[in-house]
Amino acid sequence: MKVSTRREDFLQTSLELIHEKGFKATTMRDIAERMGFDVSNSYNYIKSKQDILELFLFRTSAEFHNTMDNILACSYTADEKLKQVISAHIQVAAKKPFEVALMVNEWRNLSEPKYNEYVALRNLYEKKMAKLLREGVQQGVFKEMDVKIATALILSSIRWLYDAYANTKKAMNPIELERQIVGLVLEGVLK
Amino acid sequence: MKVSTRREDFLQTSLELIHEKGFKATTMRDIAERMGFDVSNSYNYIKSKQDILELFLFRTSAEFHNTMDNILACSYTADEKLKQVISAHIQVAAKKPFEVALMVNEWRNLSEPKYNEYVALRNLYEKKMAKLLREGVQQGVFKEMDVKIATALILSSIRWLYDAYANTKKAMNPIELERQIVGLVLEGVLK
DNA sequence: TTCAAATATAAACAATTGTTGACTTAAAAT
DNA sequence: ATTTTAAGTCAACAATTGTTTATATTTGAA
Repeated sequence: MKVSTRREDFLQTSLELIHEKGFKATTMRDIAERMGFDVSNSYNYIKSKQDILELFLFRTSAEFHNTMDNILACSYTADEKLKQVISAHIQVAAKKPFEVALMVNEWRNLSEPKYNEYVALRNLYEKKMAKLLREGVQQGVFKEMDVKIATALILSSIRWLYDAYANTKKAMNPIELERQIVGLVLEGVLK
Repeated sequence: MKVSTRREDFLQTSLELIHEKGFKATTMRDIAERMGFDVSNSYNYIKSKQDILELFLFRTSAEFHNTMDNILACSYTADEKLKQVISAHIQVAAKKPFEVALMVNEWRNLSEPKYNEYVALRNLYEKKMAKLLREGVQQGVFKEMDVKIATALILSSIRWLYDAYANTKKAMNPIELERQIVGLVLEGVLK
């Protein structure tokens, strides 16, 4: 094992710095300084600044898609599937908060060939969620609703989750977090 | 009437450009070019690039706070208040989608004295929402729940709304939008 | 020991960026 | 008619930025 831990360090440092200052505001010199070496050395680990962004964005996106695909392919009922998706989101957010923060905040900074690719992946994920909801409506387990709106709302409602773990002051209990969020999404706030 | 419409034009152009490219990626030269004049002339309308950001951010924030304060001071029940808040968010998002987009996406680009000010306003707004929810729980109209989590979830769930209006392809009906979102937040997706 | 790969430095580049100062011209108010 | 104000141009600045090239040092394997 151990495949150039130096590169991993460099990428992790990049990730944390980008989370702190934003991608555009983070300079290659910032990253190098925190690593303790000169800027030019950074280019032994990465081809360009854009590549840092691409690497994390597409890797984490693939992880979300994989999980979603597995859940969709199960024989669960739609409400069970939705719970699974929420659960998975919480787990990823808890384990890789900086990667998720990057996905939420920095994807707009991709430049043109990759930007379109990424937006397509994003739309695809939205479509998968919409399919899940439509399934539930047809099964009679979800109420009649505008699936497009519900999709946007539910995905948006779990986008903040990384924040509960990226800013380490608290370290929220994932089990309780899941219980609360599932309760709110499935049954709302009314008694 | 008519108070220097030229300045308004400049600010509106800035706003749209920032929405398209992001604040950091939008240069003063970009804005000037779209206005049809030289960069230097921009500084007859604004003191600095940061000032453009501050102006919109604090102005729109104040609008949200005002509305929230008025709703909180009413004699409505908590569930009615929550509906009012959601309704207000939709109206602002429909009328000023670019301003709202700025609030959602660009507040991190504020620099230090103003950044803290803005974060404080943000936290205050969250506290006001939490108060509304706690009220509802005490009145017995909302179920028992972790108010901190519910606050984050609800606010996050309506953050995407500007997107339904900023990208003009559709121009969604605000009445139906409100019906759907209120239904989902209050009662969830289950039948 | 030798040799190649990994790790690092130093210096410089070309481009971009926010901002300023000195002037000019057009429009409005006195 | 004169003067103030609004609107605009031109040239230049200092700083920052991503990236490259050439070169040196360290390290692990042969």
